[in-house]
Amino acid sequence: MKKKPSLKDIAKKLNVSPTTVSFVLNGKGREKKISEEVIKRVLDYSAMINYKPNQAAQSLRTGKTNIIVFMVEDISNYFFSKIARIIEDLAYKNGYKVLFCSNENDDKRSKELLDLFSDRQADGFIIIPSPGIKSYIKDLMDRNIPLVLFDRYFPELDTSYVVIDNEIAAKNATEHLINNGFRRIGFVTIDVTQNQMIQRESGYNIAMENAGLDSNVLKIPFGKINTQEFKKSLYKFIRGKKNLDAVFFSTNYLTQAGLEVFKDKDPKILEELGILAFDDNDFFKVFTPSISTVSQPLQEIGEELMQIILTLIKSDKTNLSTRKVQLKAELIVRNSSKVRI
Amino acid sequence: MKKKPSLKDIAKKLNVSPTTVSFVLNGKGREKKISEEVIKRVLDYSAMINYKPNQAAQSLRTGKTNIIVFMVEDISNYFFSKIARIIEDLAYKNGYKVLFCSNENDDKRSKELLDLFSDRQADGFIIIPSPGIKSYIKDLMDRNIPLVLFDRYFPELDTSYVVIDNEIAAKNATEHLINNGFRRIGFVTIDVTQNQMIQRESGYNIAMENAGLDSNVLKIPFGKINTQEFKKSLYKFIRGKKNLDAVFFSTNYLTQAGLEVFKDKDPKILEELGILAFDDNDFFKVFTPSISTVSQPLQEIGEELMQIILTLIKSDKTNLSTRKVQLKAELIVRNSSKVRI
DNA sequence: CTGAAAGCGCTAACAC
DNA sequence: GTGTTAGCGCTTTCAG
Repeated sequence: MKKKPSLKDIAKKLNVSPTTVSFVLNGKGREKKISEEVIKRVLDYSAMINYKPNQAAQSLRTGKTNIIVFMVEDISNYFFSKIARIIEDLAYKNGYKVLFCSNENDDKRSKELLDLFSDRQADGFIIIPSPGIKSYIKDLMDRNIPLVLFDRYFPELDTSYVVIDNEIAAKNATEHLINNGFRRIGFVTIDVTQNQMIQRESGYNIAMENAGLDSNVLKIPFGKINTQEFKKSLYKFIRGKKNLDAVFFSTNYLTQAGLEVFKDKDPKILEELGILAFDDNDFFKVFTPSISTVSQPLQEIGEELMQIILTLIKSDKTNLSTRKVQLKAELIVRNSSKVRI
Repeated sequence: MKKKPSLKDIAKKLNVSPTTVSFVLNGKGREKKISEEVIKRVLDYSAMINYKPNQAAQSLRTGKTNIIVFMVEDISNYFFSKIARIIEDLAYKNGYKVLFCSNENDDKRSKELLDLFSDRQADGFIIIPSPGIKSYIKDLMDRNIPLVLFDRYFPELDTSYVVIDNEIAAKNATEHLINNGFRRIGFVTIDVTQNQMIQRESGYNIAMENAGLDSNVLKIPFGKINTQEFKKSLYKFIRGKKNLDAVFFSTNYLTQAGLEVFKDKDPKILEELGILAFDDNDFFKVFTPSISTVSQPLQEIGEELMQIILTLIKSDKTNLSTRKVQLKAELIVRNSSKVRI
């Protein structure tokens, strides 16, 4: 096992100085007026021995790592893993690698993770913030660390972010149900104060109110999804005295959990109940009935995120300007929300 | 923005040498017989200023990065993202971070990615190899880089790996179909020479042969999934002159694509046809009919992978012994494979 | 018990 | 045009 060649080795071999080699390898040959002949020799030789600079040394020297941290609730969730895939492509294309981590929407975990990277271990952060890490995010900002939030953000904080028009999307979706004849529409959401959830609920409430209908909201604690308790309360919510005729789930994992409950407890519900989901999932279109959904523009979100983070990384660290992007979600109408007779 | 404190700063502040600080911070205080009092002062002060060592410097010095590369076909695929989530947890618990990348089962991409990390940029590699990177993997091994393959491996190469008993699992699953009265059973797979696919096909063939039945295999080129061409040929495969009564898909994305075709073209097929999938997916249990499947033990796979890679990383680099693990897959019987009347 | 000092591999100001 | 050199922040040998 031969030792890895270093820049110095190349210099020695070629009888030039390390500086020269460094300049050439960093494409500053012309600029520094190194002779064409030397440039060629250095390039050829480096290619021949398949020279790769030592990243650690480079990082130590330049303070850059070419690593972007991608922090989401759960990398194995459909929505997040799809975005991850898009981010990854763009990152590698731009010479960056992606470290991922799942914070489980938990503040303690988020803090630990951010702590872990809190030095110059990553050039930039793409983050889905858990509810209570505002001060941590602020801290990162104060230290001029490139960072962009997505899916949700802290209105009080001047960060860059990429989100969708949750309120409008939820309102439109609810109106779609109303237009299709549903009246006793329930809204099932997570019991958190995060702004994207608030907005979705608000959109639903506005649409209901505009139509002169009563709102029916069921809030599930984040940790209670997929528990027996959840199943019971969801069933009671639907088939209780309100006897709902449609339900709007505020996330795809709630939808999934909900569909499992219906399937399990009372499959007939699926034929009668209007169902609408927030966030698409591959299986919604093959489910029976196929599930109508508010779909986020994944590709666009990924591209905006990368563009923002790359701009921040490349810009002068001392005056980062923030960029706030709100994209439009799309209502995909399938069978679960069609007019019933 | 105050500058980040370095180890030297601490030393200066406390009037001790950097060495002492380094020893204490690395838990070698006792061992090096540093006085309790100094230890306490160093620890307290470091904690107070929230000192974080510079990773780049540490890496440069020690040659360790505390990074594990996790390379799969596609991080947004259900199976891979679930494993990723498990790996992630174990990695962070052990002080490692995870860099992920998707090779799309493409050799060129795999090579580029491995090249990118080919130096000491990662302490270890967890890899789903694309078909033609055997020589690259061999190269990593020759350089004594900790590495473990999973899902598939190269029998000719003495690498560590974690796989499941594909042949047995496929055989059992096929026998289950046969026992439930299906006779004209088709096998839909990807047209590759990777050993896990070969084994699954072989398991199917063995079961069919044992039962005195004819094999019917449809091979789809990897890139053709979800094309119009695929839909046609799948439909023809099922409803052609063979008029199959059951179908066994060799991966979850094939199953998904297949179900979409049936749903689209001829939903009645779903009521008649026996269906079996390889690799579970959350939606199989809520699909109508619920899909029987060969399920891989995700948690166990993740744990084995991490245990192996950590052992390799920690062991003496000069004599890495390999560990080959074959886990048992589980047949989950649902409605799609039940006895028909 | 603690400190001095070398050096990991690279970059870039400065010298010639 | 090219070379010398001083670190980046840390670990660790060796000296005392």
